[in-house]
Amino acid sequence: MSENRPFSKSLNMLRSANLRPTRQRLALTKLLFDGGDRHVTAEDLHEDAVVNGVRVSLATIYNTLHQFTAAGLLREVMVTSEKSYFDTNIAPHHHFFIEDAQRLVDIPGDQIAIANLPKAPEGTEIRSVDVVIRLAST
Amino acid sequence: MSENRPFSKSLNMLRSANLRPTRQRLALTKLLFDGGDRHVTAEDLHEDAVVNGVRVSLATIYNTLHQFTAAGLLREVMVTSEKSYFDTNIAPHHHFFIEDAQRLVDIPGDQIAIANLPKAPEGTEIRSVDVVIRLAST
DNA sequence: ATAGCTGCAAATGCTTTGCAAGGCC
DNA sequence: GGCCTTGCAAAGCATTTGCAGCTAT
Repeated sequence: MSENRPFSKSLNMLRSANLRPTRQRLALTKLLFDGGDRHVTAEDLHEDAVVNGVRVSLATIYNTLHQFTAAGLLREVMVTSEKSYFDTNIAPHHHFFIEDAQRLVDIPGDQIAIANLPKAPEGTEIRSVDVVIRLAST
Repeated sequence: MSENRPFSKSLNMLRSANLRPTRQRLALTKLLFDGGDRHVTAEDLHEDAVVNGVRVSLATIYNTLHQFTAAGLLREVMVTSEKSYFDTNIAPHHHFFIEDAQRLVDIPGDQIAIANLPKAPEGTEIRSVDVVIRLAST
């Protein structure tokens, strides 16, 4: 759409998250949120940046992913103890995890319903309900 | 019950899993499976062993946890990217994760039902369905 | 000007591995 | 005896941190 102002969307995201629109954050925002939902690891995003000529250190990638998560722009998904995955789709939904390829795929939020959701133990409240369906190729 | 043959149960578990009943494995089996369901990290189990006068190296703890998981005696639960948790309850069930205390609690298997379970994508099959309800103290 | 960011390299923390010594069958 | 296990220490990885230099406002 706005090919002439390619960073305006990213700019707005950062501003409303109260994060300074630095060169790195603008570029990463663009990589993350332009074009469909993504599930990236820090390493993924770093490579993506390098390939696209964006100079960012891995440390900044980690910082940025966590800042974005804290700001509600990203959501961290726990599926492996090896790496952290960050999901650009923050709407409530669940995941398929393709074990062979170590790849995450969204399941639309309304495609799963949980019956008999147990109530949280005394003194606690539910922060999130995460469903992961692990898949193996046949 | 069988106070006079305290290791017979552990012995049988190991034999049927085709694992040599070494001193370490017998002791760890006893620690893990005597008395209720447990959710342990490698470090937890190691401390538990040390406290109980069982001499085992951390490396052996890791090896053992993975061997037991491969043998179907344990199940690994993914909740944090920081540590791996192993669950002695291998029956189908789900979990509460108390974030403040970093503690896992079982939700009985029949206490949650999932409606509209999506079918696995072409060429894959469902290996497991894991529900984690994250809790925060109020 | 200055508070906030970034990059690098070093440090951390969990987990794995290599290999010699020891234990089960 | 032979093969599986163990233990230790070193290595491996993903992630975090400290700090000097840079940048947005």
